[in-house]
Amino acid sequence: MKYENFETLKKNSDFRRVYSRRRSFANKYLIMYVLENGTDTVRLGVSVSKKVGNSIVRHRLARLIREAFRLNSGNVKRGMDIVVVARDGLKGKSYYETEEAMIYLLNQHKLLL
RNA sequence: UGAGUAGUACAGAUGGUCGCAGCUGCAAGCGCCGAAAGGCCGCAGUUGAGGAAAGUCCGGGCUUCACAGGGCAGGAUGCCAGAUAACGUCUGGUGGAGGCGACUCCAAGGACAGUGCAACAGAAAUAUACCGCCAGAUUUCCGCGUCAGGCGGAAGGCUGGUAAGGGCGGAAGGGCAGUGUAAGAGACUACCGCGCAGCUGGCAACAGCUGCGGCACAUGUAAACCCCAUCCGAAGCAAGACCAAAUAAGGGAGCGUUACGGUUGCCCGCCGUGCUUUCAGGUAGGUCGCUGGAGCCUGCUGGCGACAGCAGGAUCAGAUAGAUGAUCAUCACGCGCAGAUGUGCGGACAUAACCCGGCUUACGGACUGCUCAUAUU
RNA sequence: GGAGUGGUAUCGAAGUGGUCAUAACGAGCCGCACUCGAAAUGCGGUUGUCCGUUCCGGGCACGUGGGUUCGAAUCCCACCCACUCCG
Repeated sequence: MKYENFETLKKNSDFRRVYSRRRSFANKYLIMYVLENGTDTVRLGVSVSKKVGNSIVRHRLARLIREAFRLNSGNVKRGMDIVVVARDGLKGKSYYETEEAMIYLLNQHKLLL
């Protein structure tokens, strides 16, 4: 998938590089890892564990996270790799609650312009 | 109205706005990414999950390998007939089981081919005599009686008969009634059951009738081995094909036709080729396969039916870390509150990954036929 | 996506049709001994859940639910969960 303002993380090694920096913030719904990637683009990786739910639930959560990021991506600092992990608490929550959690974590990382 | 039973279709709709993926059309520059193969960038139109997409339990198609052949294993199915590309599926029958009924369910070949197993209990488990019943001789005791022999009864062990009764067990050598007998026993008889033969009906499973066998081979287990009949080559789209690049989809050392690999699990046979040992670390690109199919809908014909044939019509998912989402409004549906209007909440299960036919499991409300019960007419 | 393996006390595991759950064996836990004290070692005991409940006795339990069998942890079928492998 290609979006106007950002790209996506694909490889397992990319995810591991971001995790290894351990720069993360979390709340009840999401965990966010961040790493500078040395470019001028933003790359998003979404991870939903199998423990959260079945395929329907996991796809739903991934789409909500992607949508929340997309609608705020214009304001995000460039040159970052961001991995967002969905937690169990996000299950059954609406778009607005997801977006609120996303913005809160982006602020914690001081990534919003 | 309630309870039940069989089945059918559906899986909210419409419209804005912002996004994602495929396809088609137009457009585009000596454009961008890349070592190359190849890919990307604009605009418009159009399309974009399911009945189970699930579990991966069966059956096919497709692909690669193996296809000279032989033997032994191994697996699956299992009443009969049919349907089908095929099936462990489906249809119609037969037999059995359950239900008042509509209707449902059944791994339903063979235990006279052979082998094994059957704990505990029980006397005995495929063969028996513990209690009991009966007979015989005998010992002791009692009674009667006698010149003597004897007669009757009781008890004990002994020998034999018995499978009716008791008891054990899931199962005890067909059942029940009678005759018979010392007591008994298919020893004999009727009926039922079983086996065999014949006839009738049916393609058949099987059913009905008649006769014969006195029952000897006859407990259960084949989801124990097995026998019989039928079927099965192996793996799977991460199959596989092509393209591109080589400091590495490997390197070093040693040995030399012994061996290794493939061929279904094994043996023979056959085919191919270097092989053995030791040792890292990281990288694995692109295109095709990829969706039009034993498919779907409607009608007619044949068939009880599964289904088949013919005619017409529609045909628009193909991602590759993986697209169908978000939000707003209106309407419809259900529930709650208020009660003409309104308002709030809610919509099950579950996401295609090469494609079909089934099975199984998860799950929402709606409708239709039929059955039973109750009430009313 | 596809191919496989396994579920038994708290843990690791044996048992593959009978009186087999005395749940072997090992670890763990508890107690005793040894020691100034501990560790190690040795000896003994305990194992889940429900019911009645003082000792103690009984039922249910081998992932779950059915079936075959007189009898199932074991054989058959369906489902659930965990783990491994693929180029």
